[in-house]
Amino acid sequence: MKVGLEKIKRVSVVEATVSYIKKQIADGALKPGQQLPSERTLQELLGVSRFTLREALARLSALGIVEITHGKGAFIAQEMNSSSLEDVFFPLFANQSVQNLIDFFEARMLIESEAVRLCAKRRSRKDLDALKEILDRSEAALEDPLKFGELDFLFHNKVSQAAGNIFIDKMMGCLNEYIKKYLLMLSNNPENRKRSLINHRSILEMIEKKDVDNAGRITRKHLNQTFKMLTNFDNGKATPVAPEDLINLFSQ
Amino acid sequence: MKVGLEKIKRVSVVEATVSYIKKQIADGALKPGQQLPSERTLQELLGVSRFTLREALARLSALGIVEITHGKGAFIAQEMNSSSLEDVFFPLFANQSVQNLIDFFEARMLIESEAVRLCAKRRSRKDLDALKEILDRSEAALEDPLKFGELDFLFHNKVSQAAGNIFIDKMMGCLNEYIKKYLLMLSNNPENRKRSLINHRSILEMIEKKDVDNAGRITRKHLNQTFKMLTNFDNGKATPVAPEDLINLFSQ
DNA sequence: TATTGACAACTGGTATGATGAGTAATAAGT
DNA sequence: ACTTATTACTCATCATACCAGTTGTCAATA
Repeated sequence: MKVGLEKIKRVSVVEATVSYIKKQIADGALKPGQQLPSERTLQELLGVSRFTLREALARLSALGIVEITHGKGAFIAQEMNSSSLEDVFFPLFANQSVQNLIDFFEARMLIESEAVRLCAKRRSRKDLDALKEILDRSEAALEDPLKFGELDFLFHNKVSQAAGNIFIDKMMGCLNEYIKKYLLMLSNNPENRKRSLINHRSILEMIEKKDVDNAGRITRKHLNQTFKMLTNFDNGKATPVAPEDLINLFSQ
Repeated sequence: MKVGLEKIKRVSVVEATVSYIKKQIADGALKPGQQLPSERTLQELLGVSRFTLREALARLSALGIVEITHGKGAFIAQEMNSSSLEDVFFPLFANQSVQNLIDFFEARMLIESEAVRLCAKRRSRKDLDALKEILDRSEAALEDPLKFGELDFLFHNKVSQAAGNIFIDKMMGCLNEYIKKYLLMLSNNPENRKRSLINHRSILEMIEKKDVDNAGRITRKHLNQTFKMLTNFDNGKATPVAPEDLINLFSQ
């Protein structure tokens, strides 16, 4: 029995409240950093119960759109907080599969190699110094797996920040939590640490020379190497990644 | 008075509840698609009030980690729903600036050109047919700005899906809502529609030939052209959008 | 028998009021 | 002037009640 009737959409009060506040922000009525009226005030203002309002605020808070502090109030977020970024891809990691892992590394490589290109193009003197310092500290920490892993992570982080594109930086931020995990794993092997440092030095050299193409190329090579190492890493245990032909996906 | 004491971190009950459920999912105790116990049950199970539990669920729901249906229950999300993706970059758009806009287009160009490369490498016969059909329908809709805009959007969407990388696809998903808006804006100009169709045909040709490098190159050129048109950097030519309007593009 | 429709038993959604707890400005005391 | 206690805000949590959507049961009816 097909009738031309559309399904009636029920918009919950909470949803409507969320949309309303978002619209206020988008329209500029509420500016970043600005404090929202108190819950009791808003509740009355919008004509909803406090429970409803709190749920709406909880949602907005979860999305990183507003920041709530006990005793102070609710504020429009001025910049994205990384805590919410971690959760962006959480559902994808909930169902772990080989394909997911491969996709993850591939995505990371694509974005980061582009980030390096931008970094090479735009890096300031200050960025360069910061990167150099990280590598120097890495060299000093060659025998300290944990510290080296942290610095390795920091290097990649700094590069994507120095790329000077807030979206690229935030996208890398979405992947960061998981990247960190793998880097710390890898840095347990002294060979990996040595090779990683060498690769980073090459990359930095290209960034210093502002050699965009080579910076990107070497980065891809480096990440490709990293991925291969990771797949061979814990061959004592059952490794989540197996076939070599899949690994070669990263070959250009 | 510096003492070696760390600040005591008080984790709110809500936060703890969120973390607990997330951990259950990450550990595999809760699998995607599975139904959570009812609110009343969970409330007692975790020893928190229903208010608190609901706030936790609201957060998880906002992040797209669980899906809640009135009268049925709460379920672990099986895949990421795009609705939550739209909000990822919302805070960035709240702070409207020219630099933000430029960064947005740049990021989109980088990711999409890589997506096109992957698409050219891996596209199936079915993908190719789907893309062809979209372009044929575009040609038929050359005089219908709204419809053409939708199809334009669809083309880019299908390409990033055919790239066969779930992360790339989802990242594009984060930007999609905003891309759509400006595509609809551009398609008001008949010149743009014509040029867009020609560019898409070239891109599709490269995808069909599996010419990875040229597919990426042409895409960049195409997107660059589009961006210039929008920002009126293309001096002399008529621009469909004033810069002020462009910034306001994201406010609705 | 097969369909219908009222109903009960779930589920989440909303409302209210009371109380706990953090923050910051102010008043009181030294 | 400095410190401390008060106070008046804020959000955080809890308990209870009731509204509303979904689903299956089962008796009444055609």
